[in-house]
Amino acid sequence: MKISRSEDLRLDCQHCPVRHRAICAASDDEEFDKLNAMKFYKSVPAGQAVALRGEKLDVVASIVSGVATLSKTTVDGRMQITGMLLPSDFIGRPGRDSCEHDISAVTDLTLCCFRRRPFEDLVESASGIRKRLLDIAFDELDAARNWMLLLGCLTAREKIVSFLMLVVRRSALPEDADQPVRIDLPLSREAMASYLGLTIETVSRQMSSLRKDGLIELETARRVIIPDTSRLEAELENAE
Amino acid sequence: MKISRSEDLRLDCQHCPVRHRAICAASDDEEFDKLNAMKFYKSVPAGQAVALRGEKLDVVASIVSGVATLSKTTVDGRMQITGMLLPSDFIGRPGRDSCEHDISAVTDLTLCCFRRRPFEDLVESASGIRKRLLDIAFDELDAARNWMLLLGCLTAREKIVSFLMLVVRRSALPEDADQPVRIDLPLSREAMASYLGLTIETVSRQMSSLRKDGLIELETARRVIIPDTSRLEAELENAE
DNA sequence: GCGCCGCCTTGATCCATGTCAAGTCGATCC
DNA sequence: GGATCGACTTGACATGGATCAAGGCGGCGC
Repeated sequence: MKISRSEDLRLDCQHCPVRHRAICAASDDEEFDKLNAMKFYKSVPAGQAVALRGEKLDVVASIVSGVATLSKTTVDGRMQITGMLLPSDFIGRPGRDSCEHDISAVTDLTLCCFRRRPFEDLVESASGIRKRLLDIAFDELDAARNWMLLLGCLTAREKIVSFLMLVVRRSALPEDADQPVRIDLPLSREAMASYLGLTIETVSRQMSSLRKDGLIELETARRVIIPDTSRLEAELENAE
Repeated sequence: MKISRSEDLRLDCQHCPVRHRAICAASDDEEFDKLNAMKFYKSVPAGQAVALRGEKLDVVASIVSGVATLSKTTVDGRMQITGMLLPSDFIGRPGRDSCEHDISAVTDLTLCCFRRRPFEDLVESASGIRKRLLDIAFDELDAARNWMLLLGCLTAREKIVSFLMLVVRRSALPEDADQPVRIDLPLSREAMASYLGLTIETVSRQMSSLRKDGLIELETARRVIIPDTSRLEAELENAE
C-alpha cells in the first residue's frame, strides 16, 4: 500500500521543513513531543478556501508547504489581501473561535493542524510554545504595520519592488554575493494587485517598466530573474 | 505640599480609568497587586516623542490618558501613521528591546509604565496578564489588517467616514439611541491625513463635503457633531 | 486692538493610477 | 494543427486625489 505524502510527513516532525521556524521552533523535546502527538495534517487544493470570514474555526495550523492568502472583501467586491502566508506561517487565533478573514489556498497546501482547545491548553502549560506564539503575533503585527506604510505612502513602482524583494527574502536563497537571482512569484498578477492596493493593469505595466529598465527579466510571467538585487533594492532608497 | 496628578494616580489603581481595558484587565487580585507594585507613571508633554524608531526601549506601558501615534517615515519624508493609541492601549513589545516605530505624544500623555524585564517575568508567571497580552497583540493585528483594507481599497470619503466612526466608537458614549453625537477629533488634519493615507487638503475637502451633505456639523475644526450616526455609517454600506 | 503664526479651507491645475477595451501568449484538449 | 480558455500585456482615455497657491480664522503676545 502506498503511503500518501501527508501520512509520510506525519511520521516525522524531525524532518519537517518548517521545524525551526514554525510554532514549534522554540520548543524543547517534551513540548515537541506533545505537539507531535496532537498534530494532524490536512491538504487543501489550490484555489479552495481554508476558512471564510465569520466562519467557525476550531483549528490552528502552521503551513508546511504551499502559499495561502488572508484577505478582506467589501460588500461591493473590492478586495484587499492583508497577508501572504508562506511555509512556517501560522493560521488561526488562540482564544477566539471565529475567523476574521478569508483564508485561501493559492497553491496546494499542506497544513500541520492542531485542534484549538487542546492547543490553547498547551499554550498555557508550555512556555516555549507560548513564547513563540507571542513572538509570532508581534512579528505579524510589525509586518502588518510595515505594509501599511507601503499601502499608504509608496508609489506603484516602489510597491512592486518591495514585493519582489519580499519574495527574494522569503525564498531564503543561500547565495550572499550579488549573483543573479531567480524567483517564482507565489501570486498571480491579480493577487499581487490586491496585496499591493493596485490594479492588475498597473502591476503588469510596472513589471514591464522594470523589465525595460533592465532591473528584472521575465523568464515567464511568474518566473523572474533579478540580475542584480542591490540595483533593484536601490529603487527603494527613498522609500523604506 | 501639593500632590501632582501623577502621584495621585499612583496611589490608586482601583480607580484607574483604564483598569478594565488595559493590560491588567484580566488579572486577579494577586497579579493586580504585583502590577501595582511594579508600575510607575510617566508624563509626556504633547508633541514630544515617547520613543523613536530603532531606539532602545526598556519599558512597556499602558496609556492612562491622552493620545499617541505610532508612525513610520520614509527617508524622503513621507509618513504613515500606523496606529492611533488611546487610553488603555498598550505600548512596547515584550521580548524585544528596540522599537520598530516612532511613538509620539499627540496630547499630553500619562503612561503607566513597567520596566520590561520584570514585566516579562511577570508575563511568564501570571496567566491573566499573559492572556491579556496575547489578546491585545491579536486584537492589534486584526485592527492593523482592517486598516490595510481601508488604505488599499477605500475612497477618500469612505476613509474619513471610517475614521469618524472609529472615534465615535472609541469615545464610548453611553447613549444608544440615535441622538446627535459630539466628538472631539484626537488628531489634527495633518495627522488624520497621514493615518488615512491622504493629503491634508483632501481630508479638509472631504470634511467640507460631508458638512455640505448634512452628515456632520463642524462646531470647530476639531469638534464635530454627528446629527445621525446611522446616516453617516450608511456611507460605508459598500465598504466594510 | 493688532500683528503674527499655526492650522485649516478653498480653488486651479496636474498626474499617477484606475477604467475600459483589445490584443498576445501559452497551455490544454480534441 | 487549431479551437478554446485563462492569465497576462498593452493602449487610449478618464478621474480621484495630489500638488501648488492663495486666503481665512482663531488664539496669543504685546
